Amino acid sequence: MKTAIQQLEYLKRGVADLVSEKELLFKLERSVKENKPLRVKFGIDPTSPDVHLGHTVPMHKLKQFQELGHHIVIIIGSYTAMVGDPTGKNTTRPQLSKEMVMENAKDYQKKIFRILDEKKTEVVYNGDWFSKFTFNDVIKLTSRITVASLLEHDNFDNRFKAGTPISLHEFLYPLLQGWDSVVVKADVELGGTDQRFNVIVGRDFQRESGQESQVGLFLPILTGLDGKNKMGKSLNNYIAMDETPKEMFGKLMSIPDTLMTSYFELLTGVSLAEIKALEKGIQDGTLHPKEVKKRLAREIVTIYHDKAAAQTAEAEFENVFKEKALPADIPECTLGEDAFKEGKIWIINLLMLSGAVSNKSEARRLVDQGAVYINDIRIENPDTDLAVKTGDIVKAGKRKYFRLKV
RNA sequence: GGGCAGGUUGCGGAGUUGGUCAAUCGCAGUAGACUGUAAAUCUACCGGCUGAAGCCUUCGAAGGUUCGAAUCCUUCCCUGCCCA
Repeated sequence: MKTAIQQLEYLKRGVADLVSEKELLFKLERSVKENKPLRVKFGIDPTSPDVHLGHTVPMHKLKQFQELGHHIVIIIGSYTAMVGDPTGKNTTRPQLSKEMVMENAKDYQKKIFRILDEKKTEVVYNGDWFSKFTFNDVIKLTSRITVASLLEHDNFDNRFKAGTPISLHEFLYPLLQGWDSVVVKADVELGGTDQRFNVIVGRDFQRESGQESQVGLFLPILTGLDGKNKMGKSLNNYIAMDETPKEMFGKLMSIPDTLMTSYFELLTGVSLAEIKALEKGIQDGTLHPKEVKKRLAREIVTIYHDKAAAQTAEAEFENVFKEKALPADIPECTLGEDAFKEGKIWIINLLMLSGAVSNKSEARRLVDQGAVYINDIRIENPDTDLAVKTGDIVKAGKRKYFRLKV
């Protein structure tokens, strides 16, 4: 077993903020001395069925806790999801139905356990206790926090100042999350840096309830593929956990260079020393950034698939983008008789039928802009009729390919 | 409950002396060039139909006034601010 100091060092990797380091060390020391694992809380809002790499950042951290022998408590926010976390939102979130939430939750769990050890993880639903809350309990809970402190919260403050609406129930969110900590007697709560306020409310609640306050361990918010915004579904700058190796690899190769270090640190198990070495290699020119990025893509694909899949994806990537060869798995597009007129098909219709575009205006645009190829021959004019045959390859834009079947 | 200000194409945000508005501009997005499917830059596109002359549906909702409305009137819905 590692000493408390060693554990602390290990756990500090990639951490953006720790409230407080001293308290964590204290808890770790006691844990070692009494041979009693820490209870590490992590809350998940099953608001959407898509789990992307941004969600996995805390999971990797939980795994590290798990490796050190600590006890993980995952709280599925079956109740809080219905409230909707206002954090980072400039508008009120839609409230989800219970059925939706439960369905998402199931899916979520499956994905979590691709990283965490299921046997060593406790999963609870906060609906279990909140559904039994009486209005009286609500009043008691809400009396523990002041309006001023809520309004200090950046997200509310910004919205308040900007004059955008804030519904009362949104104020409840931090209180619910905080109360969760009391219920599960958390020693540590993980979260993104945007969770700071909510976690601190938990600390206050615990103290007031006569418990020792949890330590807040905050991880950076993973930047999305665009290199600017938080990874998320709404901006479509994410990589989902269940994407194919090929998709994952490709998307990772398209991230801005500036993101590489943080992705290595937050999404892979590559040691800090090695990450530093890679960085240095890029700086002094001994390593090409592209090679380093490939390494990153391999590492990540390996986590969610396996080594062989990562290799295949890489080979495929090189093949398609370096050698300009065709991808291995091109979706097939079957054309019926009625698609043809006098043995020919209008290019615009072809693009529509293949599903490359959703309307004809878009199809015209693509052709006009020189993005459309049939068998490596660029189609310049949207007015083109083609006599195509089975096996012909249609390319629309950078990554849409179709193999025709007549 | 009262007073005031607003709701415009993904977002931000012009446009309200009625026609020249499918609607300025910025961001995002798509495509092309350049590259390492990086960044930066340049260019084009960016409601839909139309094998492009034209047409159709859009400016919170529903009505109305007009030859004609995002722009005027009425009612309703929604939001913020101020006052109670």
